[in-house]
Amino acid sequence: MTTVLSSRPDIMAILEDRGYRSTVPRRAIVRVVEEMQEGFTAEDVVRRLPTIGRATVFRTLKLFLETGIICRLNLLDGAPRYMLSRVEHHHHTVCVRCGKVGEFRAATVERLMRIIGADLSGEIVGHRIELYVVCEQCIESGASLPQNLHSSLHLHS
Amino acid sequence: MTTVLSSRPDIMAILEDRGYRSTVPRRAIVRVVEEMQEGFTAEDVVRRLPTIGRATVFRTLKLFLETGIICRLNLLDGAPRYMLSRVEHHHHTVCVRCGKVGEFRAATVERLMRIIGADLSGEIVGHRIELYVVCEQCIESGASLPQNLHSSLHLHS
DNA sequence: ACTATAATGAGTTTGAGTATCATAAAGTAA
DNA sequence: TTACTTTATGATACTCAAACTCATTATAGT
Repeated sequence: MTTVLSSRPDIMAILEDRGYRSTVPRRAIVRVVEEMQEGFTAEDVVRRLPTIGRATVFRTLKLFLETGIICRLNLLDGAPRYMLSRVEHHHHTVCVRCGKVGEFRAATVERLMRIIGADLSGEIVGHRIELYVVCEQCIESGASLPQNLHSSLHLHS
Repeated sequence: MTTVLSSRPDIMAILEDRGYRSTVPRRAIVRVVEEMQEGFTAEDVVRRLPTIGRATVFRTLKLFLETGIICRLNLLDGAPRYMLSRVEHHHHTVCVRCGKVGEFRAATVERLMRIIGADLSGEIVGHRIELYVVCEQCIESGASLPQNLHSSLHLHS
């Protein structure tokens, strides 16, 4: 019941290395975040830990975010979702039908950044790329595209 | 006082073509949006038009968004910003120091999407790319990077 | 065990946006 | 112009995510 045989890094160890304390709420949140599906909300965590203060959950998620333990992405409408970070640098796909979150890696992205950076005044310090997709399952289930996929998303480009 | 010599498309005409009515509030919001700096908030518009109902401003911005007249981007912390769309497909840069929003175009981006799409199950229907930068002015003013630029942004990659 | 400090949680506040619904324009047609 | 149909508006209340405040509590280190 206490076995945790995971290839994942020990999140609490990372935090402690940075001088953060190992507390009961933080350990609980770590556990929940590890168990949670990709693309969970802060509210999901709050709901699963009713004894832990709302503020603490938000603070802790923010801490995880700053530490790179979790990452954040935005749904089409801007609604935030969280997921455990993989070690490797990656980006996310979001199915515009079912909301399922995936991830991808592309060396090309990094090259692209360098190319664009050369043309840009100022210095690139980071980037965020989100790909909106219709996932295989949704294609198979014959689902049509939702309305209001507005042009600012550069659809079908 | 009534001269509007702009190379911009006539926004109200676009809306009317789509069957939307030309109303006093909408015309006012069009004017404000055209005058506004890039990267304004909905609240900015509300403040500049105190006689126009809050709900109307939000409704109208949403309408503009769906029509592609304005586009939306997220600041580092996820806070939404709006800006007039250019006709051409482009993406945005956000200065992590001063918050200034810029834009860029890169043909490479489109090629990239095609490359990634080939490797991906499902179908790409849109994408969003935000580049976080320190703009030239901020570099010149010797400003240091803000803290909390967390790793989920893939900084310096 | 003691203590300095960091973390917590209850509650309040903000920011962004939505829902409701009665009232007020716009567009259309006579 | 008037009447009529429909769309749009605005006041208000509400929701949801997240931040802030601050008194209380837990933690790590001695």
